[in-house]
This record gives sequence, structure tokens and C-alpha cells, in this order.
Amino acid sequence: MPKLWTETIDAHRAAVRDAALNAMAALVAERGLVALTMSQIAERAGVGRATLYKYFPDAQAVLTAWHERQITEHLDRLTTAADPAEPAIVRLRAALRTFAEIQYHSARHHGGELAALLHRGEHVGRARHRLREFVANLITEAAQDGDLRDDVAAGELADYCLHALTAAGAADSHDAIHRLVAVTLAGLSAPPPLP
Amino acid sequence: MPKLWTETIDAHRAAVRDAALNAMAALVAERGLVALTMSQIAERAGVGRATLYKYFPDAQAVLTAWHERQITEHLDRLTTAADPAEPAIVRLRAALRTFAEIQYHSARHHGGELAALLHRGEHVGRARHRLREFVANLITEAAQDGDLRDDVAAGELADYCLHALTAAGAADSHDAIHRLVAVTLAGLSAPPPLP
DNA sequence: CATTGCCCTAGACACTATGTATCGATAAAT
DNA sequence: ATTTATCGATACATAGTGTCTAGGGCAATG
Repeated sequence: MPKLWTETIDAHRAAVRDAALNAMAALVAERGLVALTMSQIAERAGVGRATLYKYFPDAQAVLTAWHERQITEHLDRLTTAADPAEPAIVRLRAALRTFAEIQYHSARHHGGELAALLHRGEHVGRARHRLREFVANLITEAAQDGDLRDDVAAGELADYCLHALTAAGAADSHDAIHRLVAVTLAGLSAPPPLP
Repeated sequence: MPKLWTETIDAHRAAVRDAALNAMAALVAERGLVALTMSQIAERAGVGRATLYKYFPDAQAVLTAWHERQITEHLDRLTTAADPAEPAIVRLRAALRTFAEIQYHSARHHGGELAALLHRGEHVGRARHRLREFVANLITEAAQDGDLRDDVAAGELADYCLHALTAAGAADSHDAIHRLVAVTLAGLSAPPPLP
């Protein structure tokens, strides 16, 4: 069984990697992005500084990896947020609500800077793109059902949704989140009155 | 006339300060936020490193000052975007359109990281708050005219608007910006159908 | 025109962070 | 028990930080 070998090794590597990402998030939350250093990440993660360099080449790479992990995790929660048997508009509503909740908690646990960068910036790449496509597909489906406007491309509407819902980070209550989701959905569902 | 003295001194200080902020923006755009250093800012701004420390205590302070300058500048453009004689809904539309244009250009000139942080984060403070209040007032007025929904607080709607329109940074054309503004306004104007 | 203040530049300093290389130690797999 | 791979520690040259001091430039006074 050569499997066991790589399995435990990989498990350890994953643990160290996770510790580094968590340490990074905590440091940014309390000291800001600009002051982020490899030394502090290593110390906070309980790992040798030289060892950390074997996992990430620099602080920017740690930040990028954290982004990737967060967005992947968010995507998992979104995809399991709704029963696949429901109509698209219901699944969309559930996904958007979940996304808003994530933003709400994310803005509180990590600092504002991390939350702000989470769903922007080119370096995020693949995971960010999958998130956008997931929402865009739901929108396309719902539009085919006649539940949403179809005069704007689904991709553009998905961008609109994801950005609008980041306002949940500034919400001051759970009810405010629900109102925000309702307003955002109104932008999607209302057909244009008269050009 | 001791006035002349302070006038030219202040003019010089403002020039150095501006050069530092511009240098900072350029550096972040091409090297990223994490790699921002006082040395590079000073060099790029054509100013002694020790001198820069008399203007800003650290790199974070330069970043914050840049934010403040940008948002103040944006607010000026928004307030002059519409004829005060027009009804509130027209002024709101003009302001939102202007804001979207700003986001579009901002995302291209400065890197994604700076644009992402621009309208988030607590350290921005006063200017950010004024921007929010300006939009909130327009929304309140328009709601009183019966042109907008009044079932959600104007402040929450203002947050929704400003976040939704940051999607303009990802737009790929001028027409896309117009569609985004229309969708965002639809979220504001549509009264809830039936709870 | 010389003087006075102010501010800037430049250089130096001690300290911390970076990135890399090497070492013995540790722990898993054969 | 031996091999293999990683780890922590240490070391080192380079770069960034924050502060201080000395010297120069320039506008406003006398």
C-alpha cells in the first residue's frame, strides 16, 4: 500500500497549509493587508519560517490561496443550499440568500479588507469564475421559465447579483439581509416598464 | 502678509502629498497591495524616503489617504452630475450613472485590488459616509415623490446601489454599464408585488 | 542684501523582514 | 533496520523600516 504513505503525508501538508491560511486571515484582520509578512504568518501558524517558504513563495501567494479556499467553500455551500427538484427561481433565491449570509459573517470574522477583496481581483481566477457561472446558469433557467427578465445577459445579471449582495457585509441585522436579497431579486425580476 | 507664506508652503506640501498618492496607486496597480513599501513610494514619487515619513507614518496611512482623496473626488463629480432643478429620480439616475462610469474607469486605471477596497473598509470613514448619505437623500426624496419603493430604509437602499454598481468594474462595454444602472434602478423602483 | 525660519535632501544607524542554503532530527514506509 | 522525505533551526546576504542629524535651498522679513 503505497497509498497510505502519500495519504498521511498529504494530510500533514494540508494541515500545515490550512494553519498558514488561517494565520494569514487573522493577521490581516487585526493588522491590515499592507503589514502582512511571512515571518508573522509562520510564527502565528506555529511553523518554521523556512518551512513556510516551501509552501508559499511570498505573502501574496498565501493571500491568493486563502481566496481560492474561501470561494471554493462558498461555492460548495451555494450548490447545496437548495433542493434540485425546486424550480430555478426558488433555487436562485436560496443561493442568493446563502451568499448574502456568507458575506455578512465574512465581514465580521475577517476584517473588511479581506472581505472586500474576496470576490474581486483577477488573481482569484477559476473559483471566482465557477461561482459566477453557477449563478448565471440559475438565472438563465429562471428566465426560460419566464420568472426573470431576459433583456440582459445572464452573465451580467450574475455580476450584478454578486456585487449587490456584498452590501450584506454592511448590514446591521438579519432582517436587513432579507430585505437586501428582496431588493436584489427585484432588480432581476422586474421586466422593463417601457423603453 | 504672512498669508502668502503659508499659501506657497501649503501648495508645495499638497504637491508632494499628491505625488506620493499617485505613486502609491501606480505601485499597487503593478505589484499588488502586499508588496507595497515606503521605499518604493518615495522613490517613485521623486521624494526622499525620510521626507515621506514626515507626510505619512506608514504605507497603510498612504493607502487610507488615497482612498479619502478618491472618494472625495467622486463625491464632487456625483453632486455636479445633475441639474438641481430636476426631480429627484432624474438626479438619482444621473448620480448612479456617473458612479458606474467612475467604477468602470477606476477598475482599469488602478488595479483590481485598489478598486475593490475603495468603497469598503472602516478606515475610509467620513468621505465614504458622505457618499452614502448623498445617495440616501436622493432616494428619500424620490420615494416621497412616489417614484421609488418606500418599504426599505433609504440608507439600506443606498448601500445596495453603491455595491451593485461596483459591478461596473467588470463590465466589458459602455452599453453594459447602462444596462447595469437600469437593473439596479429596477431593484429600487419596483414595489413589492405581494408579500 | 543679509538674515531668519522653515522645510527638504542625504547619509547613517539599529532593527526587522526576506529569500536561500545547509544541518541534524524525526517519523513514516519498506 | 534502512531508506526516504519532511521538519525545525541556524546562518547569511540583501532589502525595508523608523529615526536622527547635519547641510543646503528658498521664501519672507529686516
